Amino acid sequence: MSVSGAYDKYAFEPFAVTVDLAVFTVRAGRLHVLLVVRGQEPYAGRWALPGGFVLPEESAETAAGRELAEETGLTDAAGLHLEQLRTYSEPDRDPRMRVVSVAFAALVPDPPEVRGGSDAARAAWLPYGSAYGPLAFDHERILADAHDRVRAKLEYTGLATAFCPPEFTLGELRQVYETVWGVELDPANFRRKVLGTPGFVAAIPGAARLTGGRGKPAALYRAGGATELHPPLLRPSTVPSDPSEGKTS
Amino acid sequence: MSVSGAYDKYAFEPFAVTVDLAVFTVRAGRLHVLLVVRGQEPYAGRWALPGGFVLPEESAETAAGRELAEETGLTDAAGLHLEQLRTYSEPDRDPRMRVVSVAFAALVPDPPEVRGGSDAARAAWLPYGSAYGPLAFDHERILADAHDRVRAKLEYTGLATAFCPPEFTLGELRQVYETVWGVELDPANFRRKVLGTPGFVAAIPGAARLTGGRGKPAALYRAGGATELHPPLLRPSTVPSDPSEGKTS
DNA sequence: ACAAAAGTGTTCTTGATACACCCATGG
DNA sequence: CCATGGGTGTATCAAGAACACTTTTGT
Repeated sequence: MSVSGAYDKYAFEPFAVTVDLAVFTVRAGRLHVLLVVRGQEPYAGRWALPGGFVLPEESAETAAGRELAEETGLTDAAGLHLEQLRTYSEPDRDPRMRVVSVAFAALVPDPPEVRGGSDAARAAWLPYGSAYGPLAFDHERILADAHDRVRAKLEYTGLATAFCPPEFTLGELRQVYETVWGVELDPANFRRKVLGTPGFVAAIPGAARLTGGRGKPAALYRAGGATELHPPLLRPSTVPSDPSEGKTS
Repeated sequence: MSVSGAYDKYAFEPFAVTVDLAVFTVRAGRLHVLLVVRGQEPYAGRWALPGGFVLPEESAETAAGRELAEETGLTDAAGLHLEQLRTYSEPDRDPRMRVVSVAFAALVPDPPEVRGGSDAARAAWLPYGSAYGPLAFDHERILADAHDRVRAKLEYTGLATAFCPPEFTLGELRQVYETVWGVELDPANFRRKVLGTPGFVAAIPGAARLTGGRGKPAALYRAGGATELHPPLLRPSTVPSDPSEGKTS
């Protein structure tokens, strides 16, 4: 920011600043993403990430929260997690003009019904990786980056609770990990690991709930305050000789 | 980015987009930051992070690389590491106009002399945390965020090699960790950990060098290709009952 | 009675830690 | 010959993986 010399507001080609949101949820054992259908050119009719302009008096964070509320009806109060991913600024990423986009990753509990509000004519939860075709703009890459980030963050933060309702069972929490990572975890060891990590979850005394209809009722927990997990909950099968592992640069 | 309706380039107040760089190096067993003195108001005479405008045909990454080269003379070829940190977009962060800044963290090998080129009238390497007073704008926070990021990334990436010259000894690499983390590591165990992590470093056969003048000459290594470390090199003394630990949200 | 999921206990193996010890070099 | 840093070996301990087993529900 060492501004050199003049700072005429209109000295440079104006930049538009937008936010793009990769909103994830876990539904029916699959990871889902919130996508909208574009109404105009370019990329009319294609799926895209929800988002919109940052208004003159907003920060990118405020704009992202506003857009998320407009699309899903979720306010910040719910166990919602909204986190800046990175900024995409290639000069030609929007054919119309210079648009710099601050991307966010959001995690929401289970499936709140989509309110097709404001901007989004049609919005839908689609299974991640399903046949929604190539996304508009560079949203394909943004979504992939967000997916990588979420997978990695489950390891060393208590983020997984953001996918769960306010009160959840350890089985539900485990299913979040299994769904996002695509692996199976030992219920016994998972339980010990979670309960042994201070601040990850907090027991609700006396509460219990049936999960799948069958089986013993499970105790209920709330999200603990901890943001970082010490020690981390590492995902297994990270065999060094596995070439199918994605790298986040 | 679901642009609704019209997209007149001048429909909104123009945003200026800049990059700010937190450039770190390890010199004489201390972590140093590259800072510049501001020449004009606001914050004239105060230390600030190097940076500047993103030009119309540049991405933020390109602009950051250009600014870094202008300040330090370091080109991308060297073992340099440049990584996007996050974007700061509070409406009032610059009193003159709406400026959105994409912040980067950069790690450079040892101390290349500062070339006071272009923008930066005076630039200097200062020990991190030394008495450079409050930085201009919100750079204090950006620098703190960058510091957190670097400390965390040493754990699970091979990033530490970016602080080292192309050929380095394991003692030098260990000193990077000790300096950035502010701890002492057991040389024997550090060695085994590093060599046992595939792709972290690659031995240079037959090469050896004296380090501190004294002692046995040490074998030389190059940075391996690995970006992620499996398993991670966790920093010690992460006692759960330690309240002085910084949290990165 | 059986299936399914929660929850507890136990063994085995792996990795981290601590520290003793030898090697090579400069003063 | 001593101080210093590189490098190897090894005993000890804590954490993770695998799996047997009990408990409580629905069908």
